[in-house]
Amino acid sequence: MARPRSIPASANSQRTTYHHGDLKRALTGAALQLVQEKGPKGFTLREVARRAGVSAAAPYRHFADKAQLLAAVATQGFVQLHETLDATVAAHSDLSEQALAMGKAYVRWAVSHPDYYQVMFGTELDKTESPEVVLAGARAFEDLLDTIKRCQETGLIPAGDPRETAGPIWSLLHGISMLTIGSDLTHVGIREDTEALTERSLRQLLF
Amino acid sequence: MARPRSIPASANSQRTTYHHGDLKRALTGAALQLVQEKGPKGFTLREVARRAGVSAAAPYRHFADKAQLLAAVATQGFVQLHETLDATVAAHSDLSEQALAMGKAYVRWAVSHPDYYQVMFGTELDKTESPEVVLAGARAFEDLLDTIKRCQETGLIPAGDPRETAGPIWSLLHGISMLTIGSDLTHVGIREDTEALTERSLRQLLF
DNA sequence: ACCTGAACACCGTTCAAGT
DNA sequence: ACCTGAACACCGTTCAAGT
Repeated sequence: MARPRSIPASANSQRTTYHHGDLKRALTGAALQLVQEKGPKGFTLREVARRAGVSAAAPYRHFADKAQLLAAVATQGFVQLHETLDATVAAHSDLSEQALAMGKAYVRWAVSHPDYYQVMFGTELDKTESPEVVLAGARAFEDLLDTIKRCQETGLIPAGDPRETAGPIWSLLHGISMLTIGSDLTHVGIREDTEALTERSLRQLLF
Repeated sequence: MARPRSIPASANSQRTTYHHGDLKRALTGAALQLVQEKGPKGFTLREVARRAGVSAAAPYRHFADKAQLLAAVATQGFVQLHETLDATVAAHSDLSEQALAMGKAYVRWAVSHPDYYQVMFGTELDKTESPEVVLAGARAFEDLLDTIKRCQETGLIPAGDPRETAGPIWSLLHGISMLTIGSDLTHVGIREDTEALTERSLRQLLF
């Protein structure tokens, strides 16, 4: 007979061993999938456990509670957003173009990942209980800050604490994202293309 | 003996009659209170029923489901916001002051009623299922639109469809409100006073 | 016409017990 | 060390039955 601790089954296949092997990863994977399928409302811990092929109690070995699992989803979201913004910075050498492209990339990512975005900024998440989320969020925010700094260095926008420029900009981008995701803009008769609205607003705020 | 349908007890006192008399009003009242006490997360239909002194099934005579009761809360919120904005319009004859005051009043209301605001724009609410909420929201939005129109008439801001100006403005105000309620601005080191941030951003966007 | 009681199918969470 | 089974205290929702 082989050694008692056999190679763990993958997340998708039937498990033959009593121990899962990599349950934490399997759970966050299932959670990521579930949020995208059913949205933040339909997200339940038991369903996540079911999809990972374990009992309802098993997740508690790896996450303190449901909020902590949602925090993992939110963290992943911020990482993705960060990568998207990073790629946008790299793709534009012209600074005023870069600034506009960043804003548009932010909103585009939010609108194309509405469920992630709602978890990242929704009410289910208690950020005081999950500093990792705040950290991941700060990293995404720094992309914004960096672009603003570069714009200041070349004199494109006035010098000063970049946070003073970032406040209005981030608020604007977040507002456009949220109101678009919730269809609130169209509900009051604003049917302007999201991309166009973003660019127009950013120009007004920046230059 | 008096008539069989006796005078109904008030919402707060013990009910002596089998029929409540004004359960719908009592339920929305309890809902309003509960949201402010426990936030959108702690809001349950059974607790609302308990506070109104009826069985868990009773609300279903007056609301199709939990979302419809939340819609009533959101509608109330939009009515309150509308009244606040109205009062602000009335209080300022100078138009550029009025525009700035409106924005600040919007954010101030949102930040001082975080639970309402989160219900009004949160994920629990399905606006396609409750047109009353959309209508109440549109009425609040029209205050914004009216002020913009007046600013256009006096040449304070360029003429055109007022919605084109309202889009960026509303997005900004909503973003500031949401990021402030969620403490997201402070989490990334932006500690500027909310009022100041609002005024500064609005000036940049408008004038 | 309006409300209750009991029931159903779910939750999140805990904990002794299994491997 | 990690997972299960059963249990607890809740939910939202339905429906026959009461008044």
